[in-house]
Amino acid sequence: MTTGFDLFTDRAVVAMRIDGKLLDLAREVPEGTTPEPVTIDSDDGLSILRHSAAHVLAQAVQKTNPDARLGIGPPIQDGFYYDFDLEEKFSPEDFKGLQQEMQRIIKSGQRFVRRVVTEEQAREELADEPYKLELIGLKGPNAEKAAEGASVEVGAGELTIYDNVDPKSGDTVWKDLCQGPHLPNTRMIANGFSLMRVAGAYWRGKTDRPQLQRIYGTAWPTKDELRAYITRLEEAAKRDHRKLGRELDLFSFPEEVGSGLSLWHPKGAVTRGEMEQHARKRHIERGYTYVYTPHITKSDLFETSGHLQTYGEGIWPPILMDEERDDEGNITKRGAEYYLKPMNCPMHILIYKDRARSYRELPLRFAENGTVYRNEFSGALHGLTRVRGFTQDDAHLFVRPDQIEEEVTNVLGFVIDLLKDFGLTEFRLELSKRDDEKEKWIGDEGVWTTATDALRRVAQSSGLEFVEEEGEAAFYGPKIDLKITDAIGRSWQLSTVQLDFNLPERFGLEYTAADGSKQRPIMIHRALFGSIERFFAILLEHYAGAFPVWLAPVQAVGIPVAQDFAGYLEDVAAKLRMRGVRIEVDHSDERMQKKIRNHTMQKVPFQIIAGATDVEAGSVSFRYRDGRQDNGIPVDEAIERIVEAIETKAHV
RNA sequence: GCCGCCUUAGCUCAGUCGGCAGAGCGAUUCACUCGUAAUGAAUAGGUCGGCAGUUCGAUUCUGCCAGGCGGCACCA
Repeated sequence: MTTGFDLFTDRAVVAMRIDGKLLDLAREVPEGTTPEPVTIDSDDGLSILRHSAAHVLAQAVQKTNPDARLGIGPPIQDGFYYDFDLEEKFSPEDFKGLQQEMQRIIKSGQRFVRRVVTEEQAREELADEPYKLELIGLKGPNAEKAAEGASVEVGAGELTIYDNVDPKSGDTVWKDLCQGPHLPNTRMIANGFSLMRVAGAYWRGKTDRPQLQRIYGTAWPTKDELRAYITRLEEAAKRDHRKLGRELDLFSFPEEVGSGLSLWHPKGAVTRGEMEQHARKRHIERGYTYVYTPHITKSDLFETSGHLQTYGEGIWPPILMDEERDDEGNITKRGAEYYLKPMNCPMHILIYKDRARSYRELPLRFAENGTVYRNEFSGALHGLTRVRGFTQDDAHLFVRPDQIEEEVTNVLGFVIDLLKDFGLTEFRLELSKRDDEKEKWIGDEGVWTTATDALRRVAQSSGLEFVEEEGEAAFYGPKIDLKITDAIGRSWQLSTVQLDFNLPERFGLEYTAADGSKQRPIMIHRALFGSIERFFAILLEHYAGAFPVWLAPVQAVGIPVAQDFAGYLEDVAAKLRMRGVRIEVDHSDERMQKKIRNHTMQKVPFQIIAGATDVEAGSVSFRYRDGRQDNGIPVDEAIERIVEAIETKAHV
């Protein structure tokens, strides 16, 4: 018999692929097949490494905590986790001991040995592992639905147990229900792993099930790659918008105001204002009309829209108005309940509905930077990206069915143009389609089909990378989402274009067609930034705080070499202000070097320095954030260069 | 919301095995007037997140609450 070990002697090969299936190297290679090698640094190889590391973690946990019961332990992006049920709580202090135990297991060079078992056998061997028994009961086609990651334990095929065998004694020292494949032995995990954090996680992802303790780890083929990963995390932490927001004095979340409610300081507000004004200008160019609506409304609107019924727990509790009671407390006058608005659309719909509409008016495009309030779970809040009060750059387009394709094409082109203005360059589209198995959708099947087809054509002709997602659509219509990749390769979902057949129906929207008949318009909900606050946070992280000049809160700062030259710089600054440049002159009692350091750390794009030499020559000297300098630039030219950098949205 | 951890000066963080707290940066003042990432000195600044409890005594121990962080769940 031939095994993978016979075919692949390179130590970097950790598994093989036959007919698309990943197999242990110890498996027999069937006659007439040509296995492909899977190396440890490939995507599949890394997953195998990480999955094996998860097993080693579980073994170490059960060695040090024999009462720990096993959940699941799959590989994930950059690492792995394993869930445990254990009375005592893990803390990061336990990691040192666990890592030492893992190191001991790794060094002992245990082999991962696959063994096919019957269901009875598995149940008997794993009698003390209630969660594994539950998974055995779910094996087969249900496995993937059991929980994200559960298919690594039980898949569609036969049940298997992996024995960890000590190479010296030949004894099985530990075992786990698992589909594999695994590394040939634990030694290949080497030094490239680290435990990262511990967290709670619901068993099989449901809040009504027990909460297990999840230990996250990372694992890499070499120690250098582990170090590089840790460095990457540190770099990401440096550009965390919450940290930059404080350091650059952009915004804050005072406890006195409430969780998830942001205050915008002058510098943050300047940048945000630039963003809003730019977007506003572009919207008007594209035929949008701005509207304004209140932040609070009677309950009727959100009952009609269905939001109150569907998203009730995310809506802030009502404010009761105008209720009157007699001395016994009986209601003598019924009050009205008002809600903070969680959505802008019903208000825009009422603007549409305020008078009869003709087919000639469509498409109508109502835009608003509408601030909405949602009662997010406290644990969901995160900086500016998940808040309880935020502003959508929201627009609602009312179109005839025959206008869908053209309008969505327009919107998509618009989205991309606008995001490019902000310096984003990598885009991907995602078309979310109806889930045919779910009955819960509204609207005529034919409309769904034509709308989905229209969206697909638009997506395809955009030339962007594009995927279709089955069953991800809202119940009221298909949608296209746009994702961007930021400067350090992270992906963010920003814009969304959603077709809605539901709200026009619920609100009884109509227009009069050319033949005099009443027709129902289709609504397109679209947001480009999504949430202005969140988009600000994404840009802040994308640029690590060093905005392009047009967005920088302070675009230039004058630094006199000594106090005597401050007046000269004030003259230059006055001229720049006349050209709309945001400039300050630093009159603080610091040495020039210190000022340069301060403003560099504040990420000011242009530092304008002048001393005796420049004053005599009628020039100034530029210093940029990255340390470059341009000396002796005549004042007029300096002004032009700064103005041009702003106008061209340059990043200096 | 759930699990775990955290909360000390404006910021970043030490510290007190229970005896009313400290650094760096920042702020203020003074001296210095300087050519490309930190001049020096002095001063001010804290009911140690809040409320209870234990104790002769609580910033330190316990409980509850609030806020934050990491996940889970949620995300119109």
